[in-house]
Amino acid sequence: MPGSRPTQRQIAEESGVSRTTVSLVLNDVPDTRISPETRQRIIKVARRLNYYPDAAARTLVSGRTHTIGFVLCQSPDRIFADAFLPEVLHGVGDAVKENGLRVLIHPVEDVTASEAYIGLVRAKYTDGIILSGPRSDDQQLPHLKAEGFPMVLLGQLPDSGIPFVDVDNVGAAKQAVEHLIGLGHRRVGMITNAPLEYTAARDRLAGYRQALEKADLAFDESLVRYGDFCEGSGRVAMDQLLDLPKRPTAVFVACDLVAFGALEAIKERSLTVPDDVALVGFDDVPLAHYVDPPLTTMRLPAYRLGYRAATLLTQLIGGETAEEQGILLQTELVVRQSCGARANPRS
Amino acid sequence: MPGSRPTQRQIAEESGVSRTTVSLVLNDVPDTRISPETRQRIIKVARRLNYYPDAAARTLVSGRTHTIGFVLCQSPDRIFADAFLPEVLHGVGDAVKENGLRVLIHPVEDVTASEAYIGLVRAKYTDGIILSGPRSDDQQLPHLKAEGFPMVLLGQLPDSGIPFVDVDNVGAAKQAVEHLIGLGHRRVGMITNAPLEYTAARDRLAGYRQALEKADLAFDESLVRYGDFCEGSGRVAMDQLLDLPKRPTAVFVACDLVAFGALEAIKERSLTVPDDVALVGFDDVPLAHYVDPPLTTMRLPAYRLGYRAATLLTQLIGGETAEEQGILLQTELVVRQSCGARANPRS
DNA sequence: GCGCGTTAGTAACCCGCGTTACTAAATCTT
DNA sequence: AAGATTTAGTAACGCGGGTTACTAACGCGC
Repeated sequence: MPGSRPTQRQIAEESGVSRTTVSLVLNDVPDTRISPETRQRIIKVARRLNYYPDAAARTLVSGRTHTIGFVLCQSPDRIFADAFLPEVLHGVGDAVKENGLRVLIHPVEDVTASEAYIGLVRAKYTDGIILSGPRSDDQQLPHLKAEGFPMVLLGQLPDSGIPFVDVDNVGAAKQAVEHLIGLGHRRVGMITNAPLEYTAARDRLAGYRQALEKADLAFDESLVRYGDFCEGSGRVAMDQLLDLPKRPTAVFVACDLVAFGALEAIKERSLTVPDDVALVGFDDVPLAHYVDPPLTTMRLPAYRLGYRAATLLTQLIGGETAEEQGILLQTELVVRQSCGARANPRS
Repeated sequence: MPGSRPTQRQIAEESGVSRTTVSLVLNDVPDTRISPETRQRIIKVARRLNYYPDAAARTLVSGRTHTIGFVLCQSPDRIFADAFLPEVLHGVGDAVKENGLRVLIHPVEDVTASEAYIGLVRAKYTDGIILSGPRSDDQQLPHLKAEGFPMVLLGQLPDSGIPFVDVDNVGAAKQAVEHLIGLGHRRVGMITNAPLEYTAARDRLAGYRQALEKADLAFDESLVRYGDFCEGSGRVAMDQLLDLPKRPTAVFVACDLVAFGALEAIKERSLTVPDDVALVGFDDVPLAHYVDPPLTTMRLPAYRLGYRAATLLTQLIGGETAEEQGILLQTELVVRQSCGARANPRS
């Protein structure tokens, strides 16, 4: 009754059976002949003592930790990543809860450090990990993959061969631009979310081109500028676009934060959105709804990203080999006022 | 060399000593006579095999998990809580990293559920927990406290006797209101962040009254309205204040989100901020910087909250009894434009 | 040559639990 | 009534590693 936690041994003593029997009963081991009375007696005692099996002991013998690691790589767009972290985490949390797992969260400031997160798996703290914001200069990743350690990337690493969950950047960008084209725009510019070293940036640019192509609009390189995650870059980029002899009537900005900068650049010239320049962003950060005018944008399915990553990882841990190489999640176009379409009344 | 992790036994065999010796050497046990040569030999082998001690085995024998739980209670102001979660988490992460610990994150949808998070401690998954957003109807909390399980609250639970880390709400509110009074306002209203059942709401109101008192201004009940975390409530509350025969010239809104609603209510009447009504918010959510005009607000030390909570918990786990009942952290007034003071140029 | 202290290392137990192989008693067959 | 089968349960091992008590070998003084 005092502070020390009860063990199977104590239950065994109090109910007058062997510890083995206790284990068999409490784990409901099939094909085991234990009389119903004994069974009930043991269960009663266990309940009375408030018994919980010791996680460490279980892990030791079973080899499974029932824990997954969530490795949080510091990305350059940290403000952005942070905005979605809670949602993603909720998704992960719900998914693992369904499977009786736990989540060990592990922020990593420098992925290239040799001890960044490998201890999590080497010391067998976790059965598998979700790597959020993977980077190609991560030295440990190839080793882990080679060892067959269960991993899922949140984001992509081209040609890594590691299962991933990500947003369908190409499709999303295409949809965004199609929306603008559908509103009648023929001169549609783009500001990327980041330099083209980033896969996501390349993909969104590709989506932009696909949309143009589909509408038989020529791709004009001068209409494309490059952001780098932050507001300031959007301001600069938009200024350049507005300085063009024939400025675009609409711009797809592949990142909300960058779009905010672009928005201010437009306002500073006393031009209006969407009449002079229509805008569509990307991410749907909470702010997007509040700026003036409210930003039309592609919503990132943050919760689903977390949820799917966790369920996929659970499958991998369970030994199922992923048939699909990765999962691309659909985004949702949130129509507000910056694009010039009649705003969705309930948004 | 294959997939299976090396154990002390393997190291022992490869270096021709007993497993005990390996353990002694690798743990640097003092007062142990092992020749330097043997010592080096063992270390070499361990390194070559890429040995990591098994976390579960260690936990089993030592009784310590080297893991703390971060229990995330779903609060009604979830949007708000979420906005700070990443920062808090980074603080926690940095603190535990310094102590070689890990963080198990555990979102809980219903704190009143009997199995909400007690398994985390009962099954000895963790050495201690940080409880974020504790609630007084939490049934498990008293039991855990009675058992002396190491816990730290992020937020307060009056009279619970559980160590906590929180914002100095009284002082912060006082400072905010003093700022407005300092700008010459004599009719200063307040909109609370939440109903007064919430400690934080009561404390901020108390700070408001203290500031008035100190400036010899009478407390006028009609100038106080009640928000409930969300924008809409701020809009309603501000509307009421503006309908007053003698409306306030400045309002302290004890929650940024609520302040946004208040801001819109003001704008809708074609009044301007700060000229007609000066505004100071509370929290400094990322948005505060972007609204028009940018909101002057009290910045919550999110990172520090997490950091201090984790270090305090570490101390408790280490057996130190906290001399202080709790820690109240200072906030910082971020002066932007909504208050009418000359804006801090670098903000 | 014998006792004594030191050096270098080891055998054995324990942590709490899962699992397999085995046993003692009861019941069923023929 | 003797063997075969079932029933109800147990002893014993192992997971990987921390820890304590003990031993074998060596050097030393007398």
